[in-house]
Amino acid sequence: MKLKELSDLLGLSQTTVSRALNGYPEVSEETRRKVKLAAETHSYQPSSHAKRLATGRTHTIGHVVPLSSHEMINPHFSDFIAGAGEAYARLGYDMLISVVTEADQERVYRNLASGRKVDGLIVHGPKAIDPRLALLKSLDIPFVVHGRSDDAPDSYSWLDVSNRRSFVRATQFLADLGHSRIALLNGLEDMNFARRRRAGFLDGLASRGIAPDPSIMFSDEMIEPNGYRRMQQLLAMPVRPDAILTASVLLAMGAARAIQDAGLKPGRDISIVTHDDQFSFLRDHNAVPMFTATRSSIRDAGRRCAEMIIELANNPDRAPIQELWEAELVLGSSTGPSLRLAKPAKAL
Amino acid sequence: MKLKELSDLLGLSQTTVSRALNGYPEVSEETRRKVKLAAETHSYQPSSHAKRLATGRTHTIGHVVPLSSHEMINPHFSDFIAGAGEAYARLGYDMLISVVTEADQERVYRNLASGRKVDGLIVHGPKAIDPRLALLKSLDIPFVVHGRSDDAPDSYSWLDVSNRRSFVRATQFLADLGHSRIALLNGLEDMNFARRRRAGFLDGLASRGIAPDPSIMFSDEMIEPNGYRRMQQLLAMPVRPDAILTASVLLAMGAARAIQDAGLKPGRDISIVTHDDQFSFLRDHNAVPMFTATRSSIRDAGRRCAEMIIELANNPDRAPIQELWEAELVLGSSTGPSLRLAKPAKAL
DNA sequence: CAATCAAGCCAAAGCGCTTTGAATTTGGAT
DNA sequence: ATCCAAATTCAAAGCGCTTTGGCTTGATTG
Repeated sequence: MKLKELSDLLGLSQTTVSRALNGYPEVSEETRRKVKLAAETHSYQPSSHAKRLATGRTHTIGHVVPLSSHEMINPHFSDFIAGAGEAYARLGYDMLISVVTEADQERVYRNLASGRKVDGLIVHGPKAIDPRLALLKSLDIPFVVHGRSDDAPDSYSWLDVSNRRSFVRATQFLADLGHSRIALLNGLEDMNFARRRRAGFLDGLASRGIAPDPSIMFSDEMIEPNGYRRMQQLLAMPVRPDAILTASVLLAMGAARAIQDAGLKPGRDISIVTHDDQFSFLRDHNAVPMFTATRSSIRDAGRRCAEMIIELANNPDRAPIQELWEAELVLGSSTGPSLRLAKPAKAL
Repeated sequence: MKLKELSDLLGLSQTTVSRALNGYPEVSEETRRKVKLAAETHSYQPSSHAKRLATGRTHTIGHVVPLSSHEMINPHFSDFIAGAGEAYARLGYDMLISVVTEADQERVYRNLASGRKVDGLIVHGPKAIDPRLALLKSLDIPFVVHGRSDDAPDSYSWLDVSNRRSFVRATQFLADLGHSRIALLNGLEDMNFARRRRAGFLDGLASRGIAPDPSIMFSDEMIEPNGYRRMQQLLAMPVRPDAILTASVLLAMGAARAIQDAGLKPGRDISIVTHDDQFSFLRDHNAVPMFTATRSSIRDAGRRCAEMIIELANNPDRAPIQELWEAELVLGSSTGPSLRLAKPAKAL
């Protein structure tokens, strides 16, 4: 069923039918009602391509998802998508995803932009300084960055959590429990968020008068086995750390596994604080959280980024939108006072 | 830069330029060369919408991703996408993702099909008997099911792993280690794959003369906390199981955590075998695997499903493609002989 | 009562590409 | 030189929608 057929059926012009369906005012309510009814009963569905060609709008948002060096998709991504997808569904948008290797990125961005396949883009995983942003600005297509980059952050739209501040707080929290030898398992530090977390960690140490020790600061891809391996290394050191701050629950889980394998107990022998993106597949709504964590829902971030890009796509001349979210510091069972401080009390 | 401009520039007709670029034979090699060069230098990019409108082909594959009851996206999904996305990139296709609640599914499928937004669909998470398949058949759009459903599996294309057979093998493996009280942590049993696994589990028990005990068979969403909670329940039983078979590494990790929390050790006190979809965020290429597992890469499945749907989209009259993959049984450190059999030997 | 106006509708021109059917050129074969 | 088929090229007709500009009404106004 195409527009022409429907309009013939109704004895109206295509113009009128089109206007009736798209809510234009130059149509009598009477006619509009009839048209809508007919469209419904014959389940008329306008061809999206014809519509796109005629209007130039695609009602589609693109996500370019980089494969990491290990050829993996960041697992944070599926939750981000869940949130974004929900917003798209609600607002009548489609989501186009391109999985892309580092090398292909520029080509894909250009392609999406010049082919006008999407009304806007979400940029994932910004680097410390990210050349993609300049490219996108030059391509003249609306985009929203999940995270941000250090160069000219005022000049584009982004949504980020306050990585630095939350790692300051987490570090201070550990220090205030009496821990002084605090290890860091960070994400890859070419990523903007990881740099900020490292800076926060260092600030936190400094604020408590603790000298940083590079030999217990690591930067890896945030997957479970890396947490395990690094924790094993740490445990094998002559003076092992009494606390550890990790950038992902996956790293924390790996670390916890190593701690338990060594016959120790997280929260008693070694404290763990992690950043928690609230992976839905790890989340337990009932229990006391496994880990003390700086928490910020990546799913909510996805939802909000989607809303932002749609707002921008509809108002191209709008000023950039920037949102900085604060992470909560949530207490779990993975932290406790330093054994060094109060050995006798630990008898139970 | 549009086709008209390019053809004017070259002093050729749009027809010829279009044909030259699309590899039609009615163009001299000389001309083709010139045209391609000009297209390159002026970075001509045909409008995808115009192309789609003219050809009816979208070069886009749709994935309808259901949110589970807990409003979560199955984490298996991000790896599946990684694989599929790789194939799409290679073959010049786009991936359109709709995140959808149970209630919206039919509407979304109809919408995608009748709007001709996609050339084909991938169906995720088929139920035991899945009404979506009948719908899709009636909608006359190519689709590939990841997994399969029990009704008329010959009549459509699917890619599945041999869930039943792998769970038979896993169960027999545990039984042959001397375990006789084997628990099952299955996925939700309205899903087709979970039913098959349960059937395999029961067959495996029967083949070793073990009577099934429904009180140690569970069916939950496959997330870590569920593994933890169920294992705790099992450990609290008067006669606790000596082995456990889980349907996902996430469940296995939860179970392992509960076992360790109880001061026991997986592989020594309780054996764990799990199905392993090879989540990239848990995978460790170097180490001895954490879990003994029936293993099948969900990422490879994504890649292959993408290839299949493209093949089908290009040959609409082609017979359905069906592939049944066999899972490997891979030994890890989570299994060992039953303590009941050979207590003395366990001294080390 | 003619002039004016808004409301409601329509025909036709585009959006940028592919493809059909016809026209032109080329290159032997006669 | 002449003719015919093959090789190239082209003009124009879609693809299915939106949107511009104009045309009819019937009501309102001076």
